[in-house]
Amino acid sequence: MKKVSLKDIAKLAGVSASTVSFVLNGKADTMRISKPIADKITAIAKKSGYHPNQLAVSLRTGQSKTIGLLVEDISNNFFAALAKFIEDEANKYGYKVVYCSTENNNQKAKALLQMLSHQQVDGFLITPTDKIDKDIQQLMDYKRPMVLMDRFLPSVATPYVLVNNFAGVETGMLHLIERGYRNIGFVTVDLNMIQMQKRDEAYIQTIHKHKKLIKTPFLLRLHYNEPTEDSVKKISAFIQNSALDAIFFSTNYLGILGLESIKQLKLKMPDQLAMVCFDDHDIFRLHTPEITTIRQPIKEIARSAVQILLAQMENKKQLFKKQVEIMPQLILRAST
Amino acid sequence: MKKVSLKDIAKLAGVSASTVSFVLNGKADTMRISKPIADKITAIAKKSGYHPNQLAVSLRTGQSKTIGLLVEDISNNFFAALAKFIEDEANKYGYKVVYCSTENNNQKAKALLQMLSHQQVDGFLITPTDKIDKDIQQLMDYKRPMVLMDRFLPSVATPYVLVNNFAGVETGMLHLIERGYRNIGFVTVDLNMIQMQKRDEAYIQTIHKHKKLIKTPFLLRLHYNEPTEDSVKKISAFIQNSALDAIFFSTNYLGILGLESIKQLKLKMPDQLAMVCFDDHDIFRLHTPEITTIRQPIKEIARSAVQILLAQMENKKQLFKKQVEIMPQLILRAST
DNA sequence: CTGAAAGCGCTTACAG
DNA sequence: CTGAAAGCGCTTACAG
Repeated sequence: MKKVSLKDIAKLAGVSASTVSFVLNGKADTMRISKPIADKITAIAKKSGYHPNQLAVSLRTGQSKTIGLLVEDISNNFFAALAKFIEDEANKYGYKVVYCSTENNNQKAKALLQMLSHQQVDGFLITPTDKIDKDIQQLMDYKRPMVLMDRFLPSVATPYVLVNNFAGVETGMLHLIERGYRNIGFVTVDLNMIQMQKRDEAYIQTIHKHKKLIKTPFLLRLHYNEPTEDSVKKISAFIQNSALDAIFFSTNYLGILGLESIKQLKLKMPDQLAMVCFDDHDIFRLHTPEITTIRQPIKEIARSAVQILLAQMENKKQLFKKQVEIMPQLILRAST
Repeated sequence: MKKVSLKDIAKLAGVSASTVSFVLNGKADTMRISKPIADKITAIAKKSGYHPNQLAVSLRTGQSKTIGLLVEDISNNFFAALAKFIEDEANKYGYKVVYCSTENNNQKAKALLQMLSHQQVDGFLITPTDKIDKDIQQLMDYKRPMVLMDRFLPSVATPYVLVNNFAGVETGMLHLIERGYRNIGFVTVDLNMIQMQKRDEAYIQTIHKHKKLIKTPFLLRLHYNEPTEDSVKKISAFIQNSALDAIFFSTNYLGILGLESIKQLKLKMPDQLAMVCFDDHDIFRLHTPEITTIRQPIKEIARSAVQILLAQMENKKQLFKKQVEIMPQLILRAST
């Protein structure tokens, strides 16, 4: 009564397991199963509430129809949205998605990669941590389908999909310069990852290109895991000591911390301080004043990553080394 | 080279598959495998990077060591935090967690329940939708380990863990009344779920108990899936038409919409309007002024739910009908 | 002290 | 037109 198996159906219908399998997998025609038998089997299966045990199917076919998704932090808006879009897209092709958060912790990321691998996922979608290159390289060696997202590892040639980080910061900076801001600070984080390096680089280079207008860069680099109050204090000090008239945050959670600092300093935006943040967020839209941001086209990133992964899974021999960069978008709001 | 199986190890070590299995599962002693053989097997397994295929283990043992988690919406802060705590707690006991969002859509919830079931999860943690009682009843009939969370179904006797919704709203209301507010509006949603009904009830009853001070309740019930701009407009009209001096939102996303309305109306909190919201959220902490909320003890809910589920899984015959209610907490901030 | 065998629930060549 | 058999990768009584 509890769990009905293929065998049970076979017994009830008075046929062999193979016949049941063929019928239930829509191969009745190719296998030339007679209509009456096929119908009988279908009816019995339906009535008894039979559903194949996916574990057994996966073991037998060697395909779990599951994609393993490793994001930095699923409770972060950006990654939550990314995961959602990926799931929708994967579902279209009959794939399930299992997702996990690395929290930028190498040990955790490695363990999760192992776990997904033991669970026999068919492919990986990964936002890598900085020291995970060995593991990624190994996946590549084993020809396991995989696409990196949001960032990539310069030391390993893999397919990836990410936003053009350089262009994003550049666009935001040019906007600030155009509006007449001259003391523009940049707050970033000491994550040794390519996407952050590109953002930092874009800031420095843009300042440099406009050295006639802008004397000097002001860069504050916070620690990834430091207590939030410490970061808030450092940002406050940074704003005051450098007499900033504008501030650029390199990622959404930094921007949210920045709002705390700005609030504590009782600075009026944009009059006393302008602000731009990389990555959009509900908080920025709801804030008074609303905050100008650089928005990543999350849906496009998701779609693109899934497509490349599926292409790999279908054609294992020739792993696509496809590397995609998508342009972000400046969302103009009241803070600049 | 790619995937090493138990058999491969057995061949390499020159022993049988059973011996390898015993050693690798720490049963070398009970099975009296000789030390040298055991060591040899361990060494070979390590060197060749062997890891058991979890699909096969699950199929054979009948346990997937996986818990299926069905939440309303993983991109909602509350559920994201809940999922995170549940995962941490489950991991302690060697369980993985697969999570999915119902988005309060019955069809989707049913399909996901099916999917999890076919995937052979060992137990279910569920935030039910309103018309899913049949499916839940079926799980109960089949004695599948299960705990409902956040809400329960009055028509099905199941174990559950949730916050005392009545007490939460009552506490918030008493706080508002104490502070001298007399025209207190309540914004809720037409989800036909018990947790919302309790919150509504608490509002009405508290008003009723204080009828000497408060003339009449003002209740606005929004549609769950209506466009956000419509909701925002309705809330604005509600505030103005009823000349409210305080407003209570029955859940976090309504509160966030409310912030939009209040912003558009340019009302100063708490002078022109006080606000309380059920469920805490970063946005409320970062808002100017900060918003008073009723916070659910999410970690406790998670811990408790996992504990009850594990108890069920270990003792299938006697399903615990445990029903737990936890008290929420009033977080006083500047909006009241 | 160790191995052969059965079986978890499926799918899929192969045979007739 | 349908069935018997092998096998996916494991675990676990059973036997010796």
